[in-house]
Amino acid sequence: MVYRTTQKMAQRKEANRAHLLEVAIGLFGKHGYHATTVPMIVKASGGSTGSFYFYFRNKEDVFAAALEEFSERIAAALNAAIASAEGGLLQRMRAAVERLVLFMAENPDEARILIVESSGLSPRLQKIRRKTVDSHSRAVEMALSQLPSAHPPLDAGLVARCWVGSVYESVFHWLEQPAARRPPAKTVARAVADFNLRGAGAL
Amino acid sequence: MVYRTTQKMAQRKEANRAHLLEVAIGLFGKHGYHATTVPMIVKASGGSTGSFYFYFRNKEDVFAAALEEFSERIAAALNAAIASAEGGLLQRMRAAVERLVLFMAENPDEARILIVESSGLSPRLQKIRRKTVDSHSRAVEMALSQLPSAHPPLDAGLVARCWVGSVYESVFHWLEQPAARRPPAKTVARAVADFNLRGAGAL
Amino acid sequence: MVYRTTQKMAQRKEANRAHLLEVAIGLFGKHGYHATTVPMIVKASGGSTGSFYFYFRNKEDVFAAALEEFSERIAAALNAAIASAEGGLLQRMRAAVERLVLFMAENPDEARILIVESSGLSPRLQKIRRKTVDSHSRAVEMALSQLPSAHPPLDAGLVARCWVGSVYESVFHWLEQPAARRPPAKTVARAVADFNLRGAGAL
Amino acid sequence: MVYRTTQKMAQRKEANRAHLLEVAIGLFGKHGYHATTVPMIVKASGGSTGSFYFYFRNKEDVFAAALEEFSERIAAALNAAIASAEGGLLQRMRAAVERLVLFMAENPDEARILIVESSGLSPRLQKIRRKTVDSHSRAVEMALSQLPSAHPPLDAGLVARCWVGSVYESVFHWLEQPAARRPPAKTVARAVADFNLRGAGAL
DNA sequence: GATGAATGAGGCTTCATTCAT
DNA sequence: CATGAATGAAGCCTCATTCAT
Repeated sequence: MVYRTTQKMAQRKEANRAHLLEVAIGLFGKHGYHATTVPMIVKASGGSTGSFYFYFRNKEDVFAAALEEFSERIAAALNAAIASAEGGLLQRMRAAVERLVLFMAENPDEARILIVESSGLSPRLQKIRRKTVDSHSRAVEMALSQLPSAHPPLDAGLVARCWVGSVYESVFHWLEQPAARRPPAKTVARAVADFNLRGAGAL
Repeated sequence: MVYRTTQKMAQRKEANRAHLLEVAIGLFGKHGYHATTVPMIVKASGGSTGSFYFYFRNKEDVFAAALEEFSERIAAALNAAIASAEGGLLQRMRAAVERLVLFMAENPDEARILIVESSGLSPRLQKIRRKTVDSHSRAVEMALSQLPSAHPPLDAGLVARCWVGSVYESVFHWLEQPAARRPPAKTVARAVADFNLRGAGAL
Repeated sequence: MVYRTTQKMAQRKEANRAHLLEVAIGLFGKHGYHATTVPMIVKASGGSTGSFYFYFRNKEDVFAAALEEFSERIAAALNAAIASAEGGLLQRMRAAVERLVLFMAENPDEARILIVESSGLSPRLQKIRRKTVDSHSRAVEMALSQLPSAHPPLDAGLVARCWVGSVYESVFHWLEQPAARRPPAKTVARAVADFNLRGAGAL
Repeated sequence: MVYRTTQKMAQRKEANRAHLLEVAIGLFGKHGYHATTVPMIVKASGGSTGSFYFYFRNKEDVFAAALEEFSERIAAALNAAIASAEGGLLQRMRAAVERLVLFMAENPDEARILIVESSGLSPRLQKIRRKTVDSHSRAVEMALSQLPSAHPPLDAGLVARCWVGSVYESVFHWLEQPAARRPPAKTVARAVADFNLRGAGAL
């Protein structure tokens, strides 16, 4: 019998893959990369081992997919936030920081994956993480270069790094607290934005 | 004649433990917690499996020891730097940041262990990391509380978190670059200090 | 088309498990619990380590399975023997003892596991052993309670314990002798039954 | 310097060995052979590893010593009980059984070692255990041979085996119960003696 | 004689991945 | 395409025993 790839099949395949990915993200977010096993993902997804390896080359692959997908979604959210921000460069920068913080707060599993779990892994995974972080960093860098600063010229790269670091650590700390004791994400977002804009000499 | 543990033996024992720990730190720093195996440490140390487990309860234990030792050394360095800083609060704060950055730059393996590797680990390890990070954070918080800020009252806790995050990420990024292309640590230290002091409204 | 677990596969699986169990029983019977290692079982079974742990949670688990399975088989054999015994209570009691002895003689590995190897083990294993021994003991106790004894009232529980002990030790001793020098199991069975019935005041 | 073995030293050595042995018996009795480690014994004894291996060739050796020492003590107790028993053969037999049960009840650690822990061990240990059990068995056998039985001739060996088995299992069961719920050892001893004498046709 | 640090073989177990059905 | 049984490399750790001091 010959199988022809119908459109329906393709859709179904995509749906299965997406389901698997979603389940995996949840587990990776909750338990971390190493403590999450393929059998765990398989079981939680309701599928079979074979199925898993049909949709993903290996365990690293799902993690990479999760990371990349999150990376894209976050980039999109940032762009949207920046584009729709009213006002000048300053407002756009603020909008970017706040959106970044909020987006992570809204997607805690993915945020944990990016911030906490994706360090210290294989070179390939490191690269993906770096790509994401760098893109955040470069966005800041670019904005800074357009900013007529009153201060002595800053190393924009370093400032961008500080900026990203402060966002990540704030979110990390926020995530670490029990949900009940967390301050509103919005408050955090604003404070972090203040800190960074001031640090960059933009306020 | 009574046989007792000689002083020489005790010294030797301590030296062996220290050697093992040092080797382990190097490997953890280079490969990360999970990719570093007990056999690797044993082989690199020139000792035997049994010897390893004579000095440490298990793999987690060496990592914890590394983390704690570094934590103490860094605290000592910070205190010394702060104490010997000339000038007012501002100078002391700057001295603290710069020393932190420099100390990490001087101890790249330990820094990697603290910043990168100690995140998604067991509760016990998490606790040690948190203790260290919190102590950094609280030091900043305390200084901020003494600062007569011109700005609207800041959430000192959050600012401290941003502060620590920017230091860690900067160092992390600095460590990630090939040694040849790294800017002088001193430069980085100063820039990070500038960013943070300004962010905290101290400049 | 939907793929489901075929009946054939299920049968195969069961057969594999049974094979593994059988091999393990042989080794446990010959070398005892501690001297039997998982690698030994794996090698003797022709399978792989992973396969072993697919069928059993751990080493203790196979032993427990062996113990339980034997316990059930022996109970079934006893019940059958008692049910098919012609005559009164006395005949049924005698049938039970004799069947117990014979069944053990016919299954020397399992008997060794129950009598010799299952003693100083983990609480879980102890519990299984106790359950089995107690069931033998209680069967005797129950029979005794129906026996209009001419003797002063006996502590039925203790008598039952003696009864079981004499059966086990007899079988143990019988098993310890080289097969060539063993008396016919039937003879032993009858002698043990005589002893116990007399001891219990039933003869 | 030349060391001469003084009498005092010999005494001291003997005392050390005895202390070690006593400690070991307690641990073997409580945890069993395999769960008792040499480090445990060493620590509990307050001595050093080297010391342990000076007094005993290896772990098996202490266990063997414990078994043998108990074997001798039990034999002595039995002989004394038999010798001092008033009355005829019957009384002496009864005295023997009761003393055996009581002696075990008074030395629960040793009893556990003999009954529970010494099965399924190395050939050497098996041999020691067998020697002890056989001696009990032969004592019974001998007595039986002098007994003008009214019953058809019994296989004295087998009866002896039953006899021993019933004693061991009774004591084992008695030891297994929490001390609070145990019946008086004397009661058990009498009941077991009754059972065995009756079983052997002596009552 | 005493001490305790050192050894290393080997046990148990996990889990990413493959492949026959 | 789906399933889940099978694989085996490799990790962590224990513990009986030795030997330098």
